[in-house]
Amino acid sequence: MKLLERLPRESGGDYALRTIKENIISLELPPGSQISENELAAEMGLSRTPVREALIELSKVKIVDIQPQKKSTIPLIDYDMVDESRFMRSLLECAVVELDCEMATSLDLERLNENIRLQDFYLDNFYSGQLMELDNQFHGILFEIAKKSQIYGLMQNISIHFDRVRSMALSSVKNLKIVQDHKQITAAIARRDPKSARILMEEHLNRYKIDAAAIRAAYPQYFK
Amino acid sequence: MKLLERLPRESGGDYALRTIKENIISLELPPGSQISENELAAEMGLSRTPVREALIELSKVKIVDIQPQKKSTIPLIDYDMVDESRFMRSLLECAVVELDCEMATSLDLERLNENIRLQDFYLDNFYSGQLMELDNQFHGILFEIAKKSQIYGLMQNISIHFDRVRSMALSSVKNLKIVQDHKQITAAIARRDPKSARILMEEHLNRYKIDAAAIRAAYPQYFK
DNA sequence: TTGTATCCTCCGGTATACAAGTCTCGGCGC
DNA sequence: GCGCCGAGACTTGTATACCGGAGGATACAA
Repeated sequence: MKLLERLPRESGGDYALRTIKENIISLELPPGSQISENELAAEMGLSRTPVREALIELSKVKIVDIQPQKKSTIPLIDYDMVDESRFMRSLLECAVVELDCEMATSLDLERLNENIRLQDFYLDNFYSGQLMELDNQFHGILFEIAKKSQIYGLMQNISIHFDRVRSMALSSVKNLKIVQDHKQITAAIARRDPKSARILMEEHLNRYKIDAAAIRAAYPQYFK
Repeated sequence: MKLLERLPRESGGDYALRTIKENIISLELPPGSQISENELAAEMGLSRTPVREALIELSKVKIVDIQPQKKSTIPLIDYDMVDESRFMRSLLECAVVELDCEMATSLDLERLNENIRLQDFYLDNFYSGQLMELDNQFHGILFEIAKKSQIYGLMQNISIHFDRVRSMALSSVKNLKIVQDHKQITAAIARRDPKSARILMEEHLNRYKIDAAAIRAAYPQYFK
């Protein structure tokens, strides 16, 4: 497992959650693999307690499968679940981006543009991981503008199913399109055009759908 | 705190979660009150560990406020949060009820009708608590029909904010209207009429909004 | 009286020990 | 050889002990 840097004043439990989640998304902990509280704790230099807390939380959204008194595993990718999470994302994000068209201040727009500038930078330099982080931030900002941060947090929980597939899909061509989408969405918000914004967002989120078959063909062992 | 019956083979952690959640919704643990892992553990006859797990989960949706190294409290009702949770519910439930119009089988419709019959029964006998339970079940079935159970589970987490207000609002008059709504919604699904179904659902969920001012006036000490 | 420093207590965070369920594997009886 | 049974080596579930930080109470000094 790939260890992250422990943030200052971050509790062990939070650190464990962040680390494990990251490793699941990056497939460092591959679908279908067995995990153990003891092992993870040892690897991260913690005791079982905080690790256990993290696993319990992840099991709530079915991204970790705890079988009581037996074992815990990283579930195989269940495409129904991926689809369900995209359904939810699509609904919420489209509604939020419409709200943004009414609610965004010039300061908000500046934040979005700043984020996009960074995306351009990492795009040119092929930093795929950073790009995904910025992508998440971009969408997070959209929710903040609409004052729906709480929902974003919840949505992210289930989106992890989605993200795991995403991390198999990202290629530089894709990335280029994604950044272009972000630019267009921001532009639509800037000109207060909710109809376009919604349509752009819908298309944007659908980009990931198309790959499904290809990804499944490339990584059959990861799918249920 | 009001203790519940412990289900067979239910883990202590799950039991604690269920109990605490129930007591928050019923206002047995009133908004603003301080709680302590030790006290709760003692009351429920458990150790701190499972109680702690429950509190951590509840704190993720901000229905318990854990202040590290200090104390934990039941937060006052934040109306923005209630609104955010209704926003989310409204979006998801309206979309789901539309899907139901396509996807519901005759068996599904029978389940809904059976649920409604029970609602009628408890309505006549003034069992408010049971009615709320059935209300939740009704909406849960709608999500199941649309194969979106996972989303329902997540949505319920944030709906606690909503439910807590609901438990202050329920009166028999309200209940009557709610059951009527359910009947109409089911009818719309049965005749495959997504437009009506959506509108009915929207109105249904809006019923709770109207009371806001009245509730706030009646229980000012519970609000932020 | 007021300000301040220190101790003391309580809380949540973590580590660890123990309990209990499940599977494996090997021995034993048939 | 085949099948059953039990010990042991895992697993997760729970209880408990300890740690460190935050705040309040108290006592002393200005």
